[in-house]
Amino acid sequence: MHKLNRKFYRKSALDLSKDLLGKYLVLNKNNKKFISKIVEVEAYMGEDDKASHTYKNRRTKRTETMFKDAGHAYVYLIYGIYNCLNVVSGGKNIPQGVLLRGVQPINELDTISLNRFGKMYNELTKKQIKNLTNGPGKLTQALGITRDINGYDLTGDVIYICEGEKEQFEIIESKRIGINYAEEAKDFLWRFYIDDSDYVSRR
DNA sequence: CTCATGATTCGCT
DNA sequence: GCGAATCATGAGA
Repeated sequence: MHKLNRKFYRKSALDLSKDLLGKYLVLNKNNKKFISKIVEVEAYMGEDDKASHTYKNRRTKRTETMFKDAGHAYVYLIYGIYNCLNVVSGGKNIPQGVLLRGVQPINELDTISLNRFGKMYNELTKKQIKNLTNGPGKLTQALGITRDINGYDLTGDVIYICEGEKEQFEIIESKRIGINYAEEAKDFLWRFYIDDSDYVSRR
């Protein structure tokens, strides 16, 4: 597994989002190594994107992470309940990011199942299996990702992303979800997912 | 300090 | 399809 370097992340969120599909997210936590494949993402383009936390370069305590160099983890709390994980892109003081919306879990399936439903993987219903990690709040709950890793460097050893297998897949472009407040930006086709994946949040 | 709200999910209809 | 859960955040007084 080859860890992606800083240069990989230093591009626009639109470019990075598509490049992240099929890559492997790795999280080291509680002496476990969680590996999952990224299958659904959304691009948030910062300064000019009305849906972005950093629209007009809005710089606050929360969004400070987005202004770091590309290749950091931006984790924030949404609706008072769920954590969302983003990959900071662009570059230093270019606050763009990619929201991870869906991953396919590869290992530690029992731990993930316990985190989501309080029981082992082989006890899950088909519906529960499908709902393990097919959403931004679901995947963070499954992997145990919270704001305590906000700002972590993705070129470090706690959380990082690796090159995927050489495989062919079709990328679907669609409207981003949950941003109806964003006026014309709500219709931009800035959500991308792997067509045949079982872990896409919505079709 | 107050207050409105959200890059969601879940359960119910 | 709809509404509730639940609280940090950001804006404004």
